[in-house]
Amino acid sequence: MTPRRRQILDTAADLFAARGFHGVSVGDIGAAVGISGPALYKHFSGKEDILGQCLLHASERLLEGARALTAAPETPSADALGALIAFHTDFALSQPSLIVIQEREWGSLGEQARAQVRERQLAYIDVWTRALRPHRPDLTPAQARAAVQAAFGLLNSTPHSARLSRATMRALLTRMAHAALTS
Amino acid sequence: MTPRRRQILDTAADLFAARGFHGVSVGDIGAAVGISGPALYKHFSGKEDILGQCLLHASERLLEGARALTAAPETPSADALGALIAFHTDFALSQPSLIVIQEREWGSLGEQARAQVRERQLAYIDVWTRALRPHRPDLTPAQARAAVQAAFGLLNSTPHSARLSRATMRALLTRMAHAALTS
DNA sequence: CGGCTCGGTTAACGGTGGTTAACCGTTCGG
DNA sequence: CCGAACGGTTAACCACCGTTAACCGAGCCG
Repeated sequence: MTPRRRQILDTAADLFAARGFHGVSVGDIGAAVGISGPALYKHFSGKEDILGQCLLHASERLLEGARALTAAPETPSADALGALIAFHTDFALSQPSLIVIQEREWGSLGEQARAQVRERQLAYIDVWTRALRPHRPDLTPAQARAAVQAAFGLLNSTPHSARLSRATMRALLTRMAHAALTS
Repeated sequence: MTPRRRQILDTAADLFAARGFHGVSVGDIGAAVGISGPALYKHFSGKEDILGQCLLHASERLLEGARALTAAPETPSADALGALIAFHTDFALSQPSLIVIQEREWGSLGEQARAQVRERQLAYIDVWTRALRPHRPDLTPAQARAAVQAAFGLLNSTPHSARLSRATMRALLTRMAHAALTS
């Protein structure tokens, strides 16, 4: 991954998060990185490809991070859920644009890219539900999945407020998520 | 409000929620109601006006509902928060499209419409924070607002899952929101 | 009956967007 | 030294979108 590609993906993610995939033109993306429109085609096959790389990258980082956490020997399995909450909170606070586009723009993808992203998202949810099960044996699998998605909604609310310092926001969100999931 | 107008607003809200404001053409909206493209201009001044009416309608219903609840004599002020949670949950479960576009498409509006919507959204948040304060005197006003927005994220996650029956989802979300806010 | 309003239609216009083509300077390996 | 690969440029193409114009049939009021 050349630095130019990474720069394009980062700024494109910010633009997509701010104005939506269809609200951003390739000219906009090019201008934001200091080149102009068609030059992007030297790095990507098209606009949809740029979004696809953003989403594949984001979903892979989330899934890999969660798997690494739950497999780590220094994470006691009793606290896997707390580790996941902390991990996801940090991700959402440091990469709000990726969080936003991952939850609202995956429908703008072509069929095969969308399938790959969805697969990783479902696997990520699955890691969470497995970590939640010991705390909430009363929930059916479907209920556990819905609870996990509700927790994502809570943690992903960060781009909609963001008036607090990062440490304060982190403490508030982790506490609320923990309470919502384990009460 | 003629029935035709209401039909257009309802189907346009569904389309905007599914594909985004810029991802829907006026031809799409017209086709979805059985008329064709330019006929919409007999009912609205333009595409942006349609979105504006959707958002004004949604934000007004939320704010009016919340004010009616907290002012109602049959709602003990100690349980205003619970009443708001139940109200918002019902709204999100019955009008998911309005919830979605209200949280992600208000930036696509012109200046004056956006200002009106934002004003009502802020007033709605304010009703919530006032109801939250007695339960959480430890939170600063800014923290209370962030907590309320996190609760919105939790409750508004409904369009992203929706595999459960409405009653089950309702019970799950209200319990989680209550725990997240009052723990 | 006559004309106005209402709610449609199709045609056309201007602007914009994604994509391709053609071209060019720089760098770098043989 | 030469040529190929790289990463840019501008011009052009075509499709599509939002909007306006011109027209038209059905009801309805005077």
